[in-house]
Amino acid sequence: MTDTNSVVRNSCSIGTNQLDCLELLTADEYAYLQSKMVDVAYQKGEVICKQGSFISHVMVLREGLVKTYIEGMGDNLVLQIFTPVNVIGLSNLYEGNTVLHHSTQAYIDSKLSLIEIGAFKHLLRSNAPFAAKMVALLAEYSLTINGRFFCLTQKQTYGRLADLLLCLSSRVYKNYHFPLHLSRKEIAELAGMSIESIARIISKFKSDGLIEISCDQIKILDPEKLEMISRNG
Amino acid sequence: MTDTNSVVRNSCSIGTNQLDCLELLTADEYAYLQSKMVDVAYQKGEVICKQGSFISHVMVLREGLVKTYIEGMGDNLVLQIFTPVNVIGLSNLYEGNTVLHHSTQAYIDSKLSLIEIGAFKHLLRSNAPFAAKMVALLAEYSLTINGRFFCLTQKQTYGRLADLLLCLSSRVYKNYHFPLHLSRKEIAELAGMSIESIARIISKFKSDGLIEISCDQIKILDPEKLEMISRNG
DNA sequence: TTGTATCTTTGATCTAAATCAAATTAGTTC
DNA sequence: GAACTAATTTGATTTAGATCAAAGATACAA
Repeated sequence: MTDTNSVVRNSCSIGTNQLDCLELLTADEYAYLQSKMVDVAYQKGEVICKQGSFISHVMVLREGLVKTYIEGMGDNLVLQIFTPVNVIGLSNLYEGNTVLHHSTQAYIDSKLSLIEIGAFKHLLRSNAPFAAKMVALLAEYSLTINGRFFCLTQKQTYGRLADLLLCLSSRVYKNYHFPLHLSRKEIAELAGMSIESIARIISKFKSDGLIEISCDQIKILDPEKLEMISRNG
Repeated sequence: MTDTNSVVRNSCSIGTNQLDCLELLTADEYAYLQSKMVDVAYQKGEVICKQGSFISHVMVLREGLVKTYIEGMGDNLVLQIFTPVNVIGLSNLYEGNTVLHHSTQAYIDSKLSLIEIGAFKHLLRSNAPFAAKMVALLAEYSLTINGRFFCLTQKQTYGRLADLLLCLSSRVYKNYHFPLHLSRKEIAELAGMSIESIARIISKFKSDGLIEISCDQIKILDPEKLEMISRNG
């Protein structure tokens, strides 16, 4: 129950699933997959694929940190953050769709394996356990996005930022002390508010002794208090 | 491209997919499914299943109109509206999950087929085309929810309501003239704003000649103008 | 009918957070 | 190093939309 709530309320939208789907492939299928897959390295800030372009592959994040986001006229809406090892692009695989509905960008230097879309769909249609695993993955992603949806629409600024910090700590870096790879602009985009609001709230959190920031490192000092702030909106 | 944008910007989050997945089952599988499926009728307003309870089935909406929503402390967040024929509950099928992460409720009298969860998972793991179809369905649902996410977080009230009206018209009732099954409260919940704001904006739309309301029927008079309002926020 | 309760509309006020503006700080380039 | 640009912080102002409050509608039971 506690778990339900924390997941539901979480803003961070990170797939936690460790990808073990390749074990579900036969030797032949695995060889086939290998022949249809290439590894590519992207630099911090690089756009990996662009909303509106044709779908050419499904991706596996091997190293790094990336986001998927919808590009609006003004602001972008971050859908999900991905940490290794996760599959990116499953949500484009609906029938009749040929174009990407969101962009993908690297927060930090990242390595991805690109799987040719036809090959991926072929495996999906021929290997039921593999396909079932993809259903499970997609379901998990849905849950995390729904949690983020809830957070951004129902909580106010302090709660959203508290939530984001906790999420980065627990789900991305798995440590109360972690490097701040994200700029204020990126944090603002993630938390769905203005850069100025981020600066203000961070200042408040610092002066209240909830967090500490020094040389691009952030330290969560009082997770319980932050958790409370996140819960109460 | 136009399609991309309209989908991306749409608030309504309705799966448009006509369910033809049963054709993907063998005769044996179909018989098996039948033995594990029951039909149940729900009345307007009835809660079909409740967030936090154990997952016991996947559902197929046969007739009616239902919503899935996350229950918060105060407000609810509507995730999706479903029209017949669509599968409901796929997003709970991730590994290790045993409880529902959202509730389901009937907007109007509705009929659903409940498929025992174990049976559904069994089919998923044994029939690859069927599982691939479920991946496609989940992907489509993701897309619609992302569109709604975008709409509720990036547009302001006039745009959100314009969007919702267009969506009800084009995707639910498939007519510019349709019955208003939803109360102001339900519209407010869907559009993510207060009941008073809904009343005010509806009045404005009426006086501007964009819509007409009489005896629980609503008529879209100027879809182009509404479309413009939806686009511009 | 009348009374009661619920839903909807309209107006007045309030507030969270955006925007605007200016000052500081950090990072780069020459 | 200085000079310049970009990022961040802090304060002042504005605003979209919520909340509060009250008046009409609508529905329904006795």
